[in-house]
Amino acid sequence: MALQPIRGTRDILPDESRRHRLVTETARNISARYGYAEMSTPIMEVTEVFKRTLGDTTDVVTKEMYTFEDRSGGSVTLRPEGTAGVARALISGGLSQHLPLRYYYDGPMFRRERPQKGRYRQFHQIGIELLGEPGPAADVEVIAVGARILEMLGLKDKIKLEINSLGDTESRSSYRQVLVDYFGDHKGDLSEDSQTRLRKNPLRILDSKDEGDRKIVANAPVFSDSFTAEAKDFFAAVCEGLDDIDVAYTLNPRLVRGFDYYCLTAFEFVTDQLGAQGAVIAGGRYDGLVEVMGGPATPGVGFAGGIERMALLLDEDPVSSRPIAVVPVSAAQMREAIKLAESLRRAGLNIKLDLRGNLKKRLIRASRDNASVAVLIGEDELARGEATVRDLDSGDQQTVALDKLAADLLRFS
RNA sequence: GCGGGUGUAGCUCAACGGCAGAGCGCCAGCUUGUGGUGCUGGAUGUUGGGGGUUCGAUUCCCCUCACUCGCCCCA
Repeated sequence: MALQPIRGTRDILPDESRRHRLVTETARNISARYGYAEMSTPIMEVTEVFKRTLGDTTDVVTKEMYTFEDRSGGSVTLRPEGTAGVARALISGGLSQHLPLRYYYDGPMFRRERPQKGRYRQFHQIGIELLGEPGPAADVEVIAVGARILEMLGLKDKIKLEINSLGDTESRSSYRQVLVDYFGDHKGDLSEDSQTRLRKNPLRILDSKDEGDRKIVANAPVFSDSFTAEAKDFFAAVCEGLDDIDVAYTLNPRLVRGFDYYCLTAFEFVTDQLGAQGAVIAGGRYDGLVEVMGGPATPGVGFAGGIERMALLLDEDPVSSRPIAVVPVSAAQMREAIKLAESLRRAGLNIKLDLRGNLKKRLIRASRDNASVAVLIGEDELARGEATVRDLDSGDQQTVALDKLAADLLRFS
């Protein structure tokens, strides 16, 4: 059997690559407008980095990480997400001296899940992190960046924003207890999945798709009942801030986050067009994270977005720039063609030069490559110090002096 | 990890258990200094892999791999 890529990994060929690039460039540019500077952390980290931060009971940590022993004996893990690495970098680099910090990143992440549409074992995320800002304005800013990226990508109509508050640490643990008590009373009626959730992550039951569960959930106590006054005010301020800058959202009291480090604001930009994979960009506040990793207590907010998911939602292929084909009429002009191509490239033009083939084949390839113009040089042209410039869309052609060629070709780019 | 569906040419897909096909694409010619449209001709398959039933398997059965949909989880 022919060699295949590892399950859940894929080759990203040029067409798809362009889509990915459009996503990352848009995200990077929009983030930069808000002051987020690009950084990147290693793809591998010491396993502890993820184990400590994501939560020992989450599926990602218990079943989905690519963890292996390094030759020196230490346990190493391919990153399943980006935030933990940034937090680790903050600590390792002593960056907390310079708070607040705004970072943008993109790159591959790895989770050993069952592949599905928009879900791969090696997938790619963009993300931003705002560290050292405790106030609700920070949450608003981060959400705005996400909203604006999606807008710029033309995805506004396909995606809606849902937000919720998980309460501060204090509210969260009291709510958790209230919830465990409530669901404990209905344990017999819960689905099998939810019974294990009750043990591992009771908040998740709120998000269950099981119909029976939903009935029980409908009457379950909600987060806000357990909020401290501070948590309540904080969430109100976030909502108000979003209203002020016209970021539309809906409240979803059942919105929960997967990783333990989240608190207060949680948000998801969701779509119904990717089957079971609804979340396109998701994030929230994670005030306890840096401290859990052994650093100074540092508030943080951020999000991660799935590049494949955004690329899948893009309506049309991003246009790629059209090359100009340099075409020697016969093999005798090949050396001149190489020299010409080189000088045009140095003038900033996008030149396609086939390394072999006759005139006919070269022109076929030129139109296949979507070239806008073919620059033909044959014996006659060279004798006069000219080239024939053929517009491949209209078929019109004219001769142009070689020393004016670069300037003339600009009208096609 | 659990459940369902699908694997046939480069791509999209046909073929009652009986000679593996079509469209697109590709190659060549019509056209020896001119592509895209047109016409003519041509090449291409271990039917995902392995095993079984059968005189005979692309077709039926089992295993396996991959893809896909849902669950779980998540971006």
